[in-house]
Amino acid sequence: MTQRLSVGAATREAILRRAADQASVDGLEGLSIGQLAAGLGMSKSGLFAHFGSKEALQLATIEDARKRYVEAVLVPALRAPRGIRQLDALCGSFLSYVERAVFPGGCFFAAAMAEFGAKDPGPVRDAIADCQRQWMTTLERAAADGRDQGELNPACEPEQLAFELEAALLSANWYFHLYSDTTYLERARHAIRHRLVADATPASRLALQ
Amino acid sequence: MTQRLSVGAATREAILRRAADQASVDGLEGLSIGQLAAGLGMSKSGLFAHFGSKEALQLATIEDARKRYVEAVLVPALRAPRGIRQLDALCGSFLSYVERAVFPGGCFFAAAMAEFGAKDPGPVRDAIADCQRQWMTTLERAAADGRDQGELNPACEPEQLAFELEAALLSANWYFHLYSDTTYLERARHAIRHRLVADATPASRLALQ
DNA sequence: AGGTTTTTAGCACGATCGTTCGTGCTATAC
DNA sequence: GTATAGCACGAACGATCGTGCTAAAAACCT
Repeated sequence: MTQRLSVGAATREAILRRAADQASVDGLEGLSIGQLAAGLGMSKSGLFAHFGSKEALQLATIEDARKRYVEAVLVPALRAPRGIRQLDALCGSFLSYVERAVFPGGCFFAAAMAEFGAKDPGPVRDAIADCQRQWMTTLERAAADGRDQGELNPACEPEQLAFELEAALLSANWYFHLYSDTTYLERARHAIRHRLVADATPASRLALQ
Repeated sequence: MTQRLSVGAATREAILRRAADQASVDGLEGLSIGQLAAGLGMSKSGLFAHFGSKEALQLATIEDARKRYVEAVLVPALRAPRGIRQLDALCGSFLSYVERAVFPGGCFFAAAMAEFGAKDPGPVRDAIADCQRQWMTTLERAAADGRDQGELNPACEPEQLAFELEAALLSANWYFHLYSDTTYLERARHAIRHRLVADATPASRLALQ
């Protein structure tokens, strides 16, 4: 099942898990090698040796968070049949991922996008932008599939629809954490259902349970 | 017109303006007193003396940003007649404020909410939450006015509508800055128009030009 | 079991962090 | 003309930041 890991690889995993958790709260810049090491009960230099620079640690943390995101959001949702139901499943999966606090500070990538969106370019920013692009593309493709399968209005624009769904998802994440109130998750679910129904063809509305 | 200021008050204003600008990019925690002072050509201690603590500087920065937000977003929009047109004006005003880069790193409060939304409670977090609550309430009231005036479907829920509009606004802000692409502002405008039309009574759709 | 490689700790570095303190300058009040 | 208040400066504090270097310890392989 889980692959046998060398000692180094195991601690590296532990480091990255905790790093991603902390970064979702304090940001990738707020990540401190000293605090991270102290929290794991190891020395600063011992931890540092695994990466060689803070930027490398940040990039590795992003990659680890990406894997956790795929596991928590994409994998479950991609079991749904292609098209509108998959689109719906992706949204539902994301909101569940936020609610379950897979990352303690909310969606890791939402936080990272907010943190680096306005910063000057660099490898970290690029990595964040790539992840975000990938997610948005996943939503767009599901919408396009739905349209091509006749589930969505042929005039609907997948990019526009994906943007609106993503908007509801992101804002649910922000407000849920700011006010510790699940109402906002319900608002997003409500908005998403209505938005999908609005563009769905009559026959496929039933597919949205 | 502009009030005559004492020497101290004038530099304090200059400090806060730059602090809010920088915080919109690097965050309120990323604000460094040393860098701020260097950028203003003054000494760390001279700047520090105006506030007494970093937290006090952060709180003062939030208050200054709030004033700028009121001036840039609320004042222009509140000239529109109450109800659906004011709601529309608030959204348009926000998007213009983002596009004009009133704060160089995008909406100050969006950034602050993302930064502090998951942090442990404290005066700074509370101040941010208050500002955000105030803005959301403004949107909700405009929606409620519209409903009470018969411009919006009587069954429409102001809180839900406000949430969905705010979601489009926030996401436009994030993606506009991440990709430096005004397409996302257009997506938001498009989403907002359709969302308003969807809940508008037939007679009032004309009001949305 | 022994030798090799991997992994971790210890220590120190220059820089920067928020903060404190004492001082000087400048303009107003007496 | 002298006392006072406002304002900014330079120097220094202890703490922490990211980053090197070196040696010991642990894990791995034959």
